[in-house]
Amino acid sequence: MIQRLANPPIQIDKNSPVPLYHQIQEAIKSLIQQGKLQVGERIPSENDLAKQFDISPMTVRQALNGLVQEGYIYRRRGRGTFVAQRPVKHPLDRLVSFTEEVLAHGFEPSGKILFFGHVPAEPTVAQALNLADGTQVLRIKRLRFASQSPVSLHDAYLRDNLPITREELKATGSLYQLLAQKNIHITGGVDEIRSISADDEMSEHLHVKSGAPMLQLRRITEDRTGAPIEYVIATYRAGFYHYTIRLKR
Amino acid sequence: MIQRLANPPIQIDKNSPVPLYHQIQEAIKSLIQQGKLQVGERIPSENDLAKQFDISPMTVRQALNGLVQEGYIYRRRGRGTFVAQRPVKHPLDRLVSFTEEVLAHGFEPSGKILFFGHVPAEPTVAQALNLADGTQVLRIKRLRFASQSPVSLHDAYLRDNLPITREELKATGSLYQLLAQKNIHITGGVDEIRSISADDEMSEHLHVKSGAPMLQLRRITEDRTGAPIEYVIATYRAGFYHYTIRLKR
DNA sequence: CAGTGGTCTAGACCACCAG
DNA sequence: TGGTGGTCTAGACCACTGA
Repeated sequence: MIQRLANPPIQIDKNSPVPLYHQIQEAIKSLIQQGKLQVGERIPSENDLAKQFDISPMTVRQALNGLVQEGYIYRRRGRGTFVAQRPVKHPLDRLVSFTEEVLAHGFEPSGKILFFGHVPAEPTVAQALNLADGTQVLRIKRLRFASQSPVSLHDAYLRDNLPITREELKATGSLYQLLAQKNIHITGGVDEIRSISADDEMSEHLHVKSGAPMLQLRRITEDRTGAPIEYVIATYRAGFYHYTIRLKR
Repeated sequence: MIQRLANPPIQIDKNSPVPLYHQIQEAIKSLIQQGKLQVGERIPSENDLAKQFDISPMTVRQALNGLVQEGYIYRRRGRGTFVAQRPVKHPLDRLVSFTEEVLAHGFEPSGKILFFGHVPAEPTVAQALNLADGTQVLRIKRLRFASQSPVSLHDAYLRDNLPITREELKATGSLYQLLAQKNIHITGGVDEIRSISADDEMSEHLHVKSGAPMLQLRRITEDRTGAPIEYVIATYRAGFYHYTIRLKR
């Protein structure tokens, strides 16, 4: 007798343009999130799931491996597949923009453009973007607010070949969203996080005392080829913001 | 005519206990790291590789997908598989211990145990470790040095069922290494990074002025089931240390 | 021992892309 | 139009686990 998943059973659509493995992956994820599969509980074996859905075991494998990757389940040879225990908070293991972050915390994001224009790249910027010193880059300096309160200063440098205008940025608000509209997709990057003292500019714009502790994030974002798109230095008021990340190895 | 990978050709061993997909994955990774495959260069198709190594296309797939996951290559339907551009620095996308980190930067790690003993868990600690308030936990407070210079204060709380003695910790130096010896493997976790002002204790131990900016890392480490193992609050002198991470989505 | 996941086979059809 | 990767099939053998 095969062990079945969920009651009433999950329906999958073999004629859907959505891949079968993806349908199953999302269905199981949903059962876990709804608590219909408890932490530590065993889920049916590959073979049982393959029979239940009348698909190939390899397709089931693909779905389950995806869930392992996302941290929802873990597998032990000879024993079975089990629902992993996850902290409720912080499923934030992906690149997010300021806009997405602030919305996720329940605040209203807004911004003010302090500078928008082309400048020659200084050595640190040139190195980050993999360009020669002095190459023209687009610099966008913005003050960012969460529900009217100033929280961060963003200083972004972009490769010059990106067709972005000040007006478009004002209209959209989110730089990453704007890039996505132009079919430039951020798929990776490197973050460096430091603690620094507020300088006069930060002090003035962010309403903190000079010398106050600040969280500074320097990020290089990359497209799927690994080529750098943007180098941004974001400085946050301590206390308001902390950086959270879920790691796996 | 099939396109071949590398000259002289790579050898794989079908009788090795090392899985075929893993042999191929490591071989290609090695070619990239040695620069024998240039950034942006196309590598042979699945079918060609399958023929070259005389294995199934699905096995080649598994190897290539692993390399995509690690960010070494990217694939485009209809076009091919290409070597991704990766910044040389910071391949640090995994959980590392203080000891590993400091060694990686070329310093000599050492430590001094300031406290070692059982205490009742305060609410924040209990929540992090998923225990009831007041449960006994093992608290290990350490001052950490890089080449004699004090750089951080570590305050770790561990679930009480872990058989660790002060002497073992002194002998090993690295808590994660000690846990690994006892067959407890850290496979994931959540990091939170903040910027804070130094309090009197930090000021005294780390030789900084009271109120100076500090980088604070709060980490919950988990075993493969997702169960919390350790909650640690590590406070670093700003300037010495920054937190680096490579992200993918 | 029977059942599990890990690896592997030898193909298939399709959507997508460049020429 | 031919080649690519994305998805999928219908199995196989093995190492490992718990009973």
